[in-house]
Amino acid sequence: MLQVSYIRENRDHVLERLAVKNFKQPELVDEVIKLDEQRRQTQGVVDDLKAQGNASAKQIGHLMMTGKKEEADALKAQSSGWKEEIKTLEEQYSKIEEELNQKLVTLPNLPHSSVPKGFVAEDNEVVLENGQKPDLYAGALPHWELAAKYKLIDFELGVKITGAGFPVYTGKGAKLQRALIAFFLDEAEKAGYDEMMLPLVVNEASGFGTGQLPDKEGQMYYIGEDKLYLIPTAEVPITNLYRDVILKADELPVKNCGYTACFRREAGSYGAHVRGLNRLHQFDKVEIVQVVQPETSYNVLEEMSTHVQSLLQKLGLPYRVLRLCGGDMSFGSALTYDMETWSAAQQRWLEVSSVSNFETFQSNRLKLRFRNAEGKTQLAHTLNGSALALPRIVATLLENNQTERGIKIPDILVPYTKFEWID
RNA sequence: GGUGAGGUGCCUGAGAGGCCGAAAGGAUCAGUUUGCUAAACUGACGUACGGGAAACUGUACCGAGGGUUCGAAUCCCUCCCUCACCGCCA
Repeated sequence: MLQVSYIRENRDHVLERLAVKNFKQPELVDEVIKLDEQRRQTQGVVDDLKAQGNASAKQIGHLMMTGKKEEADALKAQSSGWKEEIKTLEEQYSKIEEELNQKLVTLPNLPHSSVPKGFVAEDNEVVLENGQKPDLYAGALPHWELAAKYKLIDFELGVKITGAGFPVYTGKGAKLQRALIAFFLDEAEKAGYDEMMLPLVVNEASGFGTGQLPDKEGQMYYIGEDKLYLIPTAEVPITNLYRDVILKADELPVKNCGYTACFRREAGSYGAHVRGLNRLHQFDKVEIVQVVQPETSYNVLEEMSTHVQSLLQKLGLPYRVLRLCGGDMSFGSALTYDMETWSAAQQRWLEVSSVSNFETFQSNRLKLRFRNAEGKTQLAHTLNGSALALPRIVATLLENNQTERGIKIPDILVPYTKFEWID
């Protein structure tokens, strides 16, 4: 959520940045400014009235104690008048505030100055490409066929017990999942992230804090009985650990990581590209999150991007890094890098990570602050990234490493899988 | 699921209609003392919004929302949450 004071003082800049994100309702900006003006004006009047009321109540108390009952009664008679007025004004105030918040919450974050203009995925900027795309042998298969051939994943069983998009991993497929999770967590720990194991369901306040609510309500599974949401990413529970927290400056940067299952309804997704592991309702992911001082956040973003890339390099996967264009970025992000691996059998890039700087967009909702050098509270910057999401890594790994003899496990993973080949 | 207790500042914990944004202690920070550490002493020490160039100042907040009252942390109502014990269960 953007800060009203910032919008008020930087109206033109806000409008210009929102345009980069192709925001459809720029008129909301002026509406917000107007409502904020009304809000402040009303508060002034209400505060003055209350100050009078408080003063006279205090005076009455004083008179009562000194035994001047008549004077007190006279004052009392006067006092009841402005109560109605205060009440009316307060109702007005909360109406204005509610309307203001409603509009404020629908404004996306402002994109960083380096964000390219654009509407769709094709407008994303390729920052770099790394690794060798493999040449597969003639009979090479897409991962879903490899999964069947080597009995790694049973999609049909998942459909039977749950539904489409909930695969069952079996045999070496299951072990590979566990190996990747352990590998990613170990790497994150080496990079200085403290590991956590987190609840997979969160309350409404958490969903709001990181920006999933109200923007993406329909994308989360909801347990109505208990008013809880299944997490779409570990970003939600991890970042919300710091909701309503004022950190000391020397506690920054906060670096946390966690493995969780992630649940996404993916309502409205369909088509050829959702086959196999390409798009699931439940998948596994290791997430990295940082809470940092504002001045450092873009360096930290690069650092996180480097970490994710190092994972891909260690796994020997060809990948590229995209700087997302305004139209393709998420609601709350100021700058996002997507990492995609090349899936050789499908002959296409698959998104395996997304690393974002939210600046103060989340922290403003979360009330996540730190005490700065002047001793004042200041909103921290939050960042997060997948490091990494498993399914498409598995897809790429299976496809790219297949040979006529079987699928070769990358050396770095062998200590985790305890086998070198899937055959 | 049943029963009981309780939600006050960073923590412990007092307050039971006005003198309470809230005692006291601890923690923290600054200073004094000190060969160093410790101790002792002194002081500072919530957040948000508004007004103001600033000093400063107004308002709100004692789980949340209503109500009673000139005045509510304190009384009343509703809700939420936490803890303990019992039952059930991994």
